[in-house]
Amino acid sequence: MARIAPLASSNLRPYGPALERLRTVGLRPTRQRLALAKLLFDGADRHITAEILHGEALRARVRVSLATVYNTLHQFTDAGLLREIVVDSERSYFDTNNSNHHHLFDEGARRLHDIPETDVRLDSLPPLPEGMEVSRVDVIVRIRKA
Amino acid sequence: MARIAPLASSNLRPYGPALERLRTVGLRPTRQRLALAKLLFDGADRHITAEILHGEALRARVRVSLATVYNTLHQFTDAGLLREIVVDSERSYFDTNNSNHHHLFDEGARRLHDIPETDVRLDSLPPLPEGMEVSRVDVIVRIRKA
DNA sequence: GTGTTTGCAAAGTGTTTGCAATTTA
DNA sequence: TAAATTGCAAACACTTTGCAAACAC
Repeated sequence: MARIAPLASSNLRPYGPALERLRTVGLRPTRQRLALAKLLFDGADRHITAEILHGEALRARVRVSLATVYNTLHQFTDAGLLREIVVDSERSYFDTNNSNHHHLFDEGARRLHDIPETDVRLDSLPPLPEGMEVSRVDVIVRIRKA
Repeated sequence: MARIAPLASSNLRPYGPALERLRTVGLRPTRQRLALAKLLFDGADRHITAEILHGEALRARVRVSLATVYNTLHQFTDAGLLREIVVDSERSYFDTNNSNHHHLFDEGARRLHDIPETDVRLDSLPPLPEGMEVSRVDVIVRIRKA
């Protein structure tokens, strides 16, 4: 039986960030997950939808189904690699920057941009119901053509 | 042909808030819109989904379809009577309080609560792209069981 | 080998739409 | 009566799921 070349070796620095990331969170580095991680994390922070990521993967000659893209985005989110940003009732956005920060949302172009956390100050919070804690504070500045 | 009693007269103070509101924004006061407006605006501020409002209408013996509830919520939103709050990718919430304020979102119960605007201070904004303006700033404090 | 992951297509969910029938003004 | 509104069911867009085939370890 023929020996198969190691997974996507031509595309991937050995132990590059994508592979490391998957190892770290305990997700098997399958061809699809590696390719998606590479698209997501190699380079600047990104705000992406499943549809867009799927398109990029296909363009990069990575055979992956949209269903797998959705599943992968959720696995990455559960693993803490991504953060889901709820700004648009039509579709889900995922942010590769999971440090604390906020967002600018262009309502026309439906595009997200980061705002440093330090640009926003929360003075106080109303009393939380008994036994509840803050899981996250999202600030969304919605912008549109003047 | 029998004379029909005036619209929902038994349920409605003449020129009550619901009717007035519809008149003000130029929406015909149909039976359905009046009933929905009454459910929405008589009483305290509310955060509601189409499904819930539809349920309440049926329980109040108002015959109205879910499609009409959706359409009406959007008409009310376009007219400035409601504000749509995007917090949950699964469903849309509408807020009867359209003054400036922010929200607490209970991720477990999927329930929204108001936060006074004064509890939040935005120090600065990043430079907006040329020709863009802020349409709205949403602050969402997500809470969960501790 | 064994358990995990994938792809596909089918099902699911919330929401919108087309159009005839009804209602409002 | 003319124009707006409604209800229904069908269509929609996005997302999830069931299961057999493919793959990682």
